[in-house]
Amino acid sequence: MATEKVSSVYDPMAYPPAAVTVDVVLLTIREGVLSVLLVERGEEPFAGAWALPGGFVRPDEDLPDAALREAAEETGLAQLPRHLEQLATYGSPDRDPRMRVVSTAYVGLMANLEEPQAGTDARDARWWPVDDAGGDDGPTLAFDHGRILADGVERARSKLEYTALGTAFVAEPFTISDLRRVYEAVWGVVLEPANFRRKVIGTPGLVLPTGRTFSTGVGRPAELYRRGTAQLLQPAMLRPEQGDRR
Amino acid sequence: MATEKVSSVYDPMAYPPAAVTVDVVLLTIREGVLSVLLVERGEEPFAGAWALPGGFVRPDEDLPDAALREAAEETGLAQLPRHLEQLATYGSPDRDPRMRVVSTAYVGLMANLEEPQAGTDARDARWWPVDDAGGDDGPTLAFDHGRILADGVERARSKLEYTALGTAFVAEPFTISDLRRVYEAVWGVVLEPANFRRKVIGTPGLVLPTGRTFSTGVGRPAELYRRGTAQLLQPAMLRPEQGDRR
DNA sequence: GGAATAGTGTCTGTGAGACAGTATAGG
DNA sequence: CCTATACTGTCTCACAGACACTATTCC
Repeated sequence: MATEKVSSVYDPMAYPPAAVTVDVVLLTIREGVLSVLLVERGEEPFAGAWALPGGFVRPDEDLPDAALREAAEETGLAQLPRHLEQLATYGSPDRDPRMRVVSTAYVGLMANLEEPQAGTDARDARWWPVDDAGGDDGPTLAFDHGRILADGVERARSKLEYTALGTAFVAEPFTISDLRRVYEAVWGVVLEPANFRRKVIGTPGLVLPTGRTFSTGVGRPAELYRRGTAQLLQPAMLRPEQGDRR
Repeated sequence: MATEKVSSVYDPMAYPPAAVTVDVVLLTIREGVLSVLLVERGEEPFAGAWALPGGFVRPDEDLPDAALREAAEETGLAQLPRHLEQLATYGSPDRDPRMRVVSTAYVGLMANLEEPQAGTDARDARWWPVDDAGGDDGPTLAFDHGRILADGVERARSKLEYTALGTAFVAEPFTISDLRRVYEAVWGVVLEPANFRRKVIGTPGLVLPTGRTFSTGVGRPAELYRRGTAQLLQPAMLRPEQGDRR
């Protein structure tokens, strides 16, 4: 770590302290669209803009715990993200106009099970399609949250390639087509159902058959699966070259 | 970022400030062995143990700048790392016994061009084989630097698979065999020279021929190359399954 | 020539993509 | 029957790995 720096070891306050915060890029898929949870800011700076849920890390709190706590507090979600991982830390001196704020961002993935509610401080909270965020018809993002969101989405996209995290976006039980639509939504592409199925079924431990089937009312009923224990896809399932980034 | 949290917005000092530091996992290859730059601690805690170079982030300093500055100051290296990227942030409340320290780690890659010197505060600095660090015949690592080092090495290993970063470890001009020995050192495996060469030459823009050759005195002289402009390997060059992690 | 290292040719197996064909449901 | 969705069969191409072979140097 740190802390060498000569005499400063015994006088850390000689360095103006920075605020340490966490922000969470919480992703889900709603109606086939990759969406992110944002909260509306009620105060300056960026009053009226939308922001990633986040806040100060408490004195004896670990960073992932802070991320989970802030996401829950500010959004009213009862469900925990199925997956949470550290994304990156953003610490430009001027990223918050008020003071030096160093923020560690996390990416959370969850199935779309519930609607967010305004958090403890009563601001609005809702899901936004990630492709709208920062656009003309979508929310304006506060601070450098546009950059953080873009990094988080790219992390999710790349993680789907070589891990089993696609299953974090679906509720059990699910069909292979459900899972395929996850990949299509996150990557913004259309996949061959036949090849996708072969890949998923052929990866040991990725999905477990339940023996049950489910019919949407039209077409042949699909077999239902649960998440398996596999963590990695080997070999990876690479996204087609040009995912239609907005 | 952050900063919501009600009244705390206007009273950030209500949260005991954390020290924000950077640490650098600076990697190179010395005599065919992947090695990391460590500095010896002269003070408690962990006096006599070895640590990653690092230190406090200055008030108006960006995080990558702080990482570069600390690496240079503490090691006396004149050469900048050829590549520097953020690794992760470590913020367990008890990772430093003295106070809350949140440290953002960077990974730097460089060709082995010079020896480190003791830094501005006169402690020792040297390269250590990464497989020795934390072992019986190697240095004891301070704080959670063993974990950070392991994460940094894994980052380097995986980045070699799908980026052109292997070339960051060699000085120009270099031979294909030089580059192959980089991969063998980082991954801890032996690669087929024929297949490696085909992969490297067949990746557009990875290496540029110089037209010159170089002889070690025995065997056919090898053609010399410079780094190209390619950033990604596509398709990736996957490491053989069992890199001999120590 | 022999040894050593650099570089080429070529075969084989795996797996992704394309797409035709079959299965099972509701109109 | 038709349509729609789920699932299977199969062909082809790209490419990684294995390994035999050729090239060029020093002794």
